Amino acid sequence: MKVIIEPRKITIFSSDDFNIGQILESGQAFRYKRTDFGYEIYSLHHKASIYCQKAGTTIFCDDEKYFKNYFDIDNDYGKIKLDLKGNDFLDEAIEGAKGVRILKQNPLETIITFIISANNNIPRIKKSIEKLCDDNGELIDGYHAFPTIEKLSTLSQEYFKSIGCGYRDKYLVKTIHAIHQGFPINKLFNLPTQQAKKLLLQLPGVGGKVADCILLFAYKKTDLFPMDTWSQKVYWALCMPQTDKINEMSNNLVARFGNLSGYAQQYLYYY
DNA sequence: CCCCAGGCGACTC
DNA sequence: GAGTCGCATGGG
Repeated sequence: MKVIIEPRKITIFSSDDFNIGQILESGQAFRYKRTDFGYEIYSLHHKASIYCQKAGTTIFCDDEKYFKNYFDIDNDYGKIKLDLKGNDFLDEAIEGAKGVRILKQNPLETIITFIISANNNIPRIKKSIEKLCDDNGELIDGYHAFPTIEKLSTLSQEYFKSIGCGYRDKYLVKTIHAIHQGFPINKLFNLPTQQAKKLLLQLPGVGGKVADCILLFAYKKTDLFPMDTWSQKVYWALCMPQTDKINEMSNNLVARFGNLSGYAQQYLYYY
């Protein structure tokens, strides 16, 4: 993938390994908007404007280093896709989702947004998060940052309900309190996947699925396979051992795909 | 009216 | 430890 990094600008020349629409619409991020030229993305306190053209994709942003990491630019997705080849259905999914990448998002933002995402629909998830930021995030150059943990810790259960979080309101208050009181969200980077997952499961509102998503989308752990209703439906097509238990399905998939499990899951999810 | 949504926690047994 | 069930709310 040919990429040029300049101050406040990243240029990605037309490539099979980068499709901004597929990246954003694969259910891993919620703070983005379509525009007539491409997309606008908000992440933590950063913003990027994405211009899509035939010759490639241009990213104008406030911090090119942040977004180089965010878009996982140094990772070779061509090799990942090659290594995943071998099953007809997965090959078909990869062909149809070849521009998907896994974003490297901020842990706090990912934890909060994926608690909101549980058993929820995407328009409503986006609306709640946008309101949360508009009401509580620092105003920077015409947009709002994701709120800091200090600001989040002042918000009430009633507030979270009022922005459409529903019954997840109490989970949010408790988890924010735990993080504010020192739950070590930054130490999880250095722990093995299953140890990090065990810690995340202590947070209210974080179950197996949400923990896997947080580990994959924020902590760069790829030896896991988040199981949702869609993944269960395609499990059979991957010629996997017969089982109807979600945990067993996930374990079988990780046994098969190893460190590429998270990528396989994301291609399949988009497809 | 129904069902579903990138499920979780509480409650059973 | 595994199997149910209620849950807020908006979209299709």
